[in-house]
Amino acid sequence: VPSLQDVAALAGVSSATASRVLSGSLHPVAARTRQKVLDATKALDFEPNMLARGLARNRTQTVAVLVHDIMDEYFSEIARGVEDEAYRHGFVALTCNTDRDADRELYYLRKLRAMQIDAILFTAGGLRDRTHRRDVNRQLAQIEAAGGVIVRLAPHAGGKPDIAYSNRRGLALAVDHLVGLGHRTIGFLAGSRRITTSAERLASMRLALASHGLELAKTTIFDGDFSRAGGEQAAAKFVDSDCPATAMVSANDQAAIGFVRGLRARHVVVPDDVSVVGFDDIAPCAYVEPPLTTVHVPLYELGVHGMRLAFDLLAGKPRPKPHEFPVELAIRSTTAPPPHRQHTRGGRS
Amino acid sequence: VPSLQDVAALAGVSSATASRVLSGSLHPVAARTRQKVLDATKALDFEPNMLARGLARNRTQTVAVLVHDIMDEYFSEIARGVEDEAYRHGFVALTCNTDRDADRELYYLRKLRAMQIDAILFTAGGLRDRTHRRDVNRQLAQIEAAGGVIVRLAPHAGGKPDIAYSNRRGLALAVDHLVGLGHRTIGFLAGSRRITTSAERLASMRLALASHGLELAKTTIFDGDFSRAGGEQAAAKFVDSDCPATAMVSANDQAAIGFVRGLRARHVVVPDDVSVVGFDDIAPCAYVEPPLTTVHVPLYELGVHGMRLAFDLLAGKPRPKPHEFPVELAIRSTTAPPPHRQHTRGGRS
DNA sequence: ATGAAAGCGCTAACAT
DNA sequence: ATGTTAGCGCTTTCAT
Repeated sequence: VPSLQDVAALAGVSSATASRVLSGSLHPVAARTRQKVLDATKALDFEPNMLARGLARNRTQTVAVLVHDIMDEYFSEIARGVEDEAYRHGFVALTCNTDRDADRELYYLRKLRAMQIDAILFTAGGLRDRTHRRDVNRQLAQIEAAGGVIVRLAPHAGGKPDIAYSNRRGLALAVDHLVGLGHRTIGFLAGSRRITTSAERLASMRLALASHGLELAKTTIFDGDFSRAGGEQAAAKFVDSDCPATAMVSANDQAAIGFVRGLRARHVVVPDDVSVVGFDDIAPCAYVEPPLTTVHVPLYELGVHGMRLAFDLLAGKPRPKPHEFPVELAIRSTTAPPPHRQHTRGGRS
Repeated sequence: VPSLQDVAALAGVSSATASRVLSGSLHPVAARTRQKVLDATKALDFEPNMLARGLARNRTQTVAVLVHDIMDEYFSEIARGVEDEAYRHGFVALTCNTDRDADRELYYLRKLRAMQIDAILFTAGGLRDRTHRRDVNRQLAQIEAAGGVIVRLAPHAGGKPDIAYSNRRGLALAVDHLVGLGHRTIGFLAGSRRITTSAERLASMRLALASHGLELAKTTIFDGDFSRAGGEQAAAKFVDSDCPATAMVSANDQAAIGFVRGLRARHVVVPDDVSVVGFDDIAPCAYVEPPLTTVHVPLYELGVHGMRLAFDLLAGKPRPKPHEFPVELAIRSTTAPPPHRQHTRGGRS
């Protein structure tokens, strides 16, 4: 494996000169010399050793994106945005699945610190656990001390997001739509209690209902677990209960998709019997049947923007105040006016 | 940022000794000394610099998985398998989206070489382009020369896969099922011509039909492009054409899902009017309506197994002969007997 | 069992 | 404009 020394030798120059032409240094190099080095590089098919460079420069051109689970389309879309932007800058992105597991998250943070990663992007709301937060913050402090940059695409470990969207506004859109359709008792498919995003969306739901003089009755809250399976199970409970809700809004699309499926399995028809609205607008929403009405969040852009911010910070720019992306309602086919009161809800009995 | 020197100093030993206890060296160290080093490590919250370690050891504990697009559930499931296994071994995995783009693939290969990556896992069939293959192989040769290991989960750049499944058998299952149902003219939704997997599946389809004395008529082949959008467009063409097929098998699920959706949009009902079977069994198949009948491929296991193989190779074990996972048919709701001949296909006219 | 010292391959002062 | 050289932080002979 050729090294810079070999290139320099072949070009008949010192390794310093070779380094200058190959490392994008501003230091002047004569055109002829430069060419000789370039030729030697080509001839040897030389590729600089990034470990050595990183060690010398204290920069690795590597960033990490922390996700709960890359199989969740919410995260894969953000990750794709990050990666595309990283690619444009000659960086490389690694994806770490934390599985919402405190230990796994900490493991990665240590590992990334050891790797001298340039930036870490948090894509998901952190765990609501005091000691875990403390541990995370200790790691982050070390990473920042080493010149690393942290960007949050969601509230994490007590840190406010740098790039965000309004859950408040999103839920308001969802509820306004439903109320406009005539719904008066609207339920909620909550996410995991351990995640901050979950808590935020639940609170936002309450606010949205309140603005219409409505309340979120305890009996209309089901646990969707942010997952399809969770949503499906919730549907079973929903049908078996006597929940009076004529519409459900879900804390995220995955649960909503599972919920709709669970409902259909029990012959309650969406949206005629009950309306459902999701949150996030992940890609599958459009391909599910009926296509899911949901709050659109610009996931890909979130990733791109987050990566861009990290680059700015690495370039020494000051951290700008949080940027908030607008959300909008993607009205598809899972919402309709509520069934007439006198009728019992189809499929239930 | 504390270094090994600092730890050694605090422990009152030489950096060599400190290294020996922290790097998992076999070299003996007195229990008392060891403890002092450990204490110092804890006290300083020291984390070894992997760049320095990598430079000295020529190993980085980093692997890369090359995918077409992480947003495609086919790849995200494999990637998840890889990552889970990597995690168990204390490795870190980076995901590179090639977008089926030759330049982007080569860019990453160079980059990974520069990073002294330990292993590269190819998850997708390579491009069918002679010069690109040559370029890729040059990079791979260099990576292997540097001690890196290559694992193929699909045929790539002329290399046979190390871990695979049988497209031949998969398509045979699909066709057998359809023929068993009574279908006699079966069409194919082909993938992109530029990808080897695509070519393989098309050929396998022909073989499967031939085993029943059937042929794949030119007019029954549509271009699904391996994507949902492609499948949806194909549906439009299919409906507008006078394609006599009563069933379609798709080169992959994404296209099949799009195809079904496109069909429904034009009021042709699946499976009553036309049956559809996919390939891969990506997660969304079960959540789409109707749930897609498809050939199940153990994607997650493919990833886990691929990563495991890479570890074995890194440990110096010889490369075993290719492992083939079994595929099976996941019969869901997009297949049924063909409509009666005398009826015109619903929704067409 | 411990330490001294020579790298690993590159960059960045500091000469010239 | 080019070269010399001292690191970057760790591992690993080779001594002791």
